[in-house]
Amino acid sequence: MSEVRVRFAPSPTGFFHIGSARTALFNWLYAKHTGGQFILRVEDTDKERNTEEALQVLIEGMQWLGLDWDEGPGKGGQFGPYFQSQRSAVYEEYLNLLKSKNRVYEKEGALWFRLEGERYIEYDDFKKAEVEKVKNTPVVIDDAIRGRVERTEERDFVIVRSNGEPVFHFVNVVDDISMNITHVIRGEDHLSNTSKHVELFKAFGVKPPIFAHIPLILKESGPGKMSKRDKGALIEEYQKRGFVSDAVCNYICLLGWNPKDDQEKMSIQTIIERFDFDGINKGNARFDEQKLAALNSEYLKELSIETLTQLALPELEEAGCVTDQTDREYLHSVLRLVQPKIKSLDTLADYVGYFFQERYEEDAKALARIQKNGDAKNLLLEIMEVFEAQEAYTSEQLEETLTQIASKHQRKLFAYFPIIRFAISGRSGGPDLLPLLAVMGRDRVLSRLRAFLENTSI
RNA sequence: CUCCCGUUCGUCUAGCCCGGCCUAGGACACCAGGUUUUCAUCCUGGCGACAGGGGUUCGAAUCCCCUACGGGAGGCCA
Repeated sequence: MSEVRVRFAPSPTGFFHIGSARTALFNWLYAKHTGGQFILRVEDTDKERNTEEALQVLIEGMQWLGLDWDEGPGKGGQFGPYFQSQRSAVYEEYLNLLKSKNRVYEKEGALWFRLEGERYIEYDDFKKAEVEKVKNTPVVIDDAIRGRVERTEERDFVIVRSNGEPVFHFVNVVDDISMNITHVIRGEDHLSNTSKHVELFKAFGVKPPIFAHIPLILKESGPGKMSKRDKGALIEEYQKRGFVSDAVCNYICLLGWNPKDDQEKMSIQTIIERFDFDGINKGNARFDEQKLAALNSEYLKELSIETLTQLALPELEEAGCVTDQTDREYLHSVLRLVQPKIKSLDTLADYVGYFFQERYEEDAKALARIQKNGDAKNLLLEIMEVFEAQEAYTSEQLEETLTQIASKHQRKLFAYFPIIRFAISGRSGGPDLLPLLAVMGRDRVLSRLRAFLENTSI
C-alpha cells in the first residue's frame, strides 16, 4: 500500500481566496488523516501576475491557518522543484514522450494534443464557427465524492502556447505524475476539465490518481461562486480583523463537510481524526459570515488572556485605546472582564474604549432614559458619599456598600446601577457593573463620577 | 448553444448508499420570555424544509424517469 500524496497547487495572484484555502485545508486534512504527505506546488506559469509578494500572501495565509507542507517552497523535497516556472526540463521530457507517441501536432505556432478517434466537422454554437471534433470514447472518472462521472472530450486542445509556455492542463498532469500524486482533491469547477486530464494520463500510459471534486463556495448573496471581490472572500482579511485562525479553519471545514453527528465546534485534531471523503457534500455551500462570527466568538471566549491580548492589541492600538504606556495589568483585567461578552474583535475598541480614554462619547438617548426615571442627581450624590470614603473596590465590597446605602435611602439596589454606569462610561450597556467598577479601580471611578457631576446637568 | 454536477428550514447541514424507527434532528440567524441593573452574555421556548410531477412499492426525503431551478465547464487563464 503506497503512501497518500496530495497536493495544493495554487497560482499566486496576490490574494488568498477562501475557496483556495478550503481546498488546501481539505488536502492537508486528508494527508494528516491518512498519514500521507502534503505537497505545496506553486503554479506560477503566468509571469505577469506571479510576483514575490503574491507568493508571500499565500504562504502567510497558509501559515496563519496552520497548514504546513511536507514538500514545497522553503521545505524542499525529492520531487522538486516545486515552482512550475522552474520545471521546464520536466515538461520538455514529457512533451517529447507525447511526441514520440505521435500525440502532438503544431497548429498556428501552438502545440496541440491529439485525441484518438474519428474526426468530423461540426458547427459549434458557442464558438460560432465550424470546428473539428473527435468521435471519442467517454472518459470514466471514478470520483471519490461524486461517484462515477462520464464525459467525452471531443476536441483537441493546446498544451503548449505559441510563446512556448505550457498550459495548465498539461503541466498539472505532468506534475501530478512526476510528483507521484495519489489523490487530487480540488474544486468542482475542475470536474469538466478532468476528462482532458484523464486523456493525458492515458496518453502517458499512467493510471490517473483518485479524483475528489469538492463543492464550491457560493457568495453570501446573489448568484455565482465566491470571487475575490466578494465580502468575506479573503483569508488575509480575517487575519487583519483579529479572527481566531482555528475558528476560521473550523468554519471553512463545515462548508461542505461535516462529521454527521451535529458536532460543529471541533479542534483541528478532532477534525483530522474524523475527516474523510464520505463526509463531504456534493451540493455547493453558501458562505455565511454570521455563522463564522458565531463560531469565532465561541473560540474567543476560550482564549488565554495572553493570546486574546495579542489578537486584540493591533485593533486597540490603531484606535488609540492602548499605547506603550498602557499598564499591561490593567489591559489584561479589562480584557478578562469583557471576554465572556465579546462577539468579535474588530469592534472591540469601541466596546472598551472608555476604559482607557478619559474622553468618550456620551449616548444622549441613554441619558434621556435615565433622566426620565428621575432623581439621578440624588442617586449619584448618595453614592459619592460612600464611594469617597471607601478604600477597597472589590466587586463584593462594592455590592455590600451599595446594599447598605440602598436600604438607608429606602431604594432598590439596582436603582443606582444605570446612572453609575452612565457616569463612568457614557453608555447604558457593557460588562457587569460591579466587576467593571472593580477593574476600573477607585481613582478612575471617583474622578469620573466627580467630573460627571460637575459637567453634566442631570 | 453543448456537456458535466447538484437540489432537505432564510443559511450550514443530519437522515438518502442499506425504503418503514422521520409527527424530518442539530446549528446560525430571526422572534418571544427568563437570567432580581445593562447586554455584543447565558438559558428556555417558538418560527421554519424533503423543488414540482410521474412511477416502483403494502410503504419513499430515501429507488427510477421527466421537468424546473441552481452551479460549473466549454481559453494559446488557472
